[in-house]
Amino acid sequence: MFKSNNMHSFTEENYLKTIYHLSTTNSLVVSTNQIAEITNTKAASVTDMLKKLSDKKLINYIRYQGVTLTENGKNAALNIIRKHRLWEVFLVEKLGFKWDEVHDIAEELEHINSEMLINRLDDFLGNPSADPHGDPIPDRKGAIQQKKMIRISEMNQTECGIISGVSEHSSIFLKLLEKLGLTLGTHVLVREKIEFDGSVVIQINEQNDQTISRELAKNILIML
Amino acid sequence: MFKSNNMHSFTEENYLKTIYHLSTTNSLVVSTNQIAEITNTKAASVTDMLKKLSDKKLINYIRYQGVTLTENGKNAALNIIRKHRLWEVFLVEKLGFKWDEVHDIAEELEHINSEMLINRLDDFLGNPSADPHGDPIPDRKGAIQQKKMIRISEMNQTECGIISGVSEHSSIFLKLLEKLGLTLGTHVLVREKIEFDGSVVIQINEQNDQTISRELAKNILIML
DNA sequence: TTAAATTTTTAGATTAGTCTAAAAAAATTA
DNA sequence: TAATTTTTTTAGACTAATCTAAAAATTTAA
Repeated sequence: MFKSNNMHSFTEENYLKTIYHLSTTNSLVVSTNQIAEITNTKAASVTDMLKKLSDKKLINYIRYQGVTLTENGKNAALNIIRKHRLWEVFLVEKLGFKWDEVHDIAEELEHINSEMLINRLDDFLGNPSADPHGDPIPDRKGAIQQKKMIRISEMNQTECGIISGVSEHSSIFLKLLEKLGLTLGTHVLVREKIEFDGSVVIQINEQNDQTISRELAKNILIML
Repeated sequence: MFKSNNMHSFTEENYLKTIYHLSTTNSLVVSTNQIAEITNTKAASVTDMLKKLSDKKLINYIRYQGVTLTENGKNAALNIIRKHRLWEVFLVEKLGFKWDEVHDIAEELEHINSEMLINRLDDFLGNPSADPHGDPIPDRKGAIQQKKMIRISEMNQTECGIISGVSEHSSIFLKLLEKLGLTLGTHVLVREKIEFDGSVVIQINEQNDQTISRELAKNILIML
């Protein structure tokens, strides 16, 4: 009834996106089990899909070894990520959603297929360079400029910088940051690092001090 | 990998929408073949889906007789139509698309599932009452106010009114209307009806006269 | 009011994406 | 390096949505 023709299926797109994310955050070569965990499927299902993506020349797949994205696969993945992040900007900037509410909706919107749509949306939003969580938005050619950021947990005493990203996107985490006043753009100075449990005492916006757990400090990204 | 849970599938939604449209434009009871034609499938496939929709209590289905929508089915259909038309307004008003370019994209966007999203979009657009083709937009409760309009082909000589809708949505038709200056809001007065071929001489915006074919006149809707 | 034509349904098959259970390969450990 | 554990793949099956071919019901026409 409805055919996406030469495009990749919804499911194929999700696999490509997952492989991209895993290969940039973990090791370059991605394993079957890693994919199965993220996509909430079984390894056997992943193997089936890897064969299919390999046939389509979207991934380099060697049995028992793992996969990497081909140039085509990488472009496809970046395009989906571009769409996801632009829609997130739209939801927050134009429709007034909070930064912890947009992920699931963007997860659906990212599969809408129209280059014209996404480029016009990009212009409508003023060609933003990052989404509401600070993640960079690939441009229409797939170029992505990754800012160098470090986690609060990696900062030394007396160092300071601006909160510019997060490495965890769950609603529960983002809501907590909001409550603590640790949103993007906040100025942070490291007062003290507690050796015992890894928690960090930080000064927020050159005003009040606050102690945050290691778990929190690990997932907040700072631009120095 | 991705489950729409209690929602209806993409395909089920398209069937509901099709049945709604057929039952409002043609006879109240819709036949298997009518559905097959619109959805570009075979009658056998339609029968399978009708059984399924009937099991879900979305349609009243009697073998060999045809179908009508149940209350639930009608609400589901109206919700999809609401989404479709709101997205069309967004595409035209905010992203600068032409009225002949939006149908296919809205056809995808209408399946995005988030009540919050669509209600916020509605507000963002200023709660429009009609889409770019003049079709009324159901409100969040499914209420739809159908304006009484007549086709140019049904108007009498010397009658006049405002173009307020179209009954054909193909790009080729809409582009032609645009070229002829027959867009929504245009004032039309019937100068003469040519009996021989059904074409109509109309005056446009109280200025120039123009002859349009019966085919055209049949698909332009006027509010008197 | 039967015969013919049309419409609709059933039967059986196909494809994409998934699953479980078991086999095979690779990695770990003793 | 042989034994055990872990990871990955294969084999076989299931579901949703579709198809073709054939059967059944309904409508039309003679």
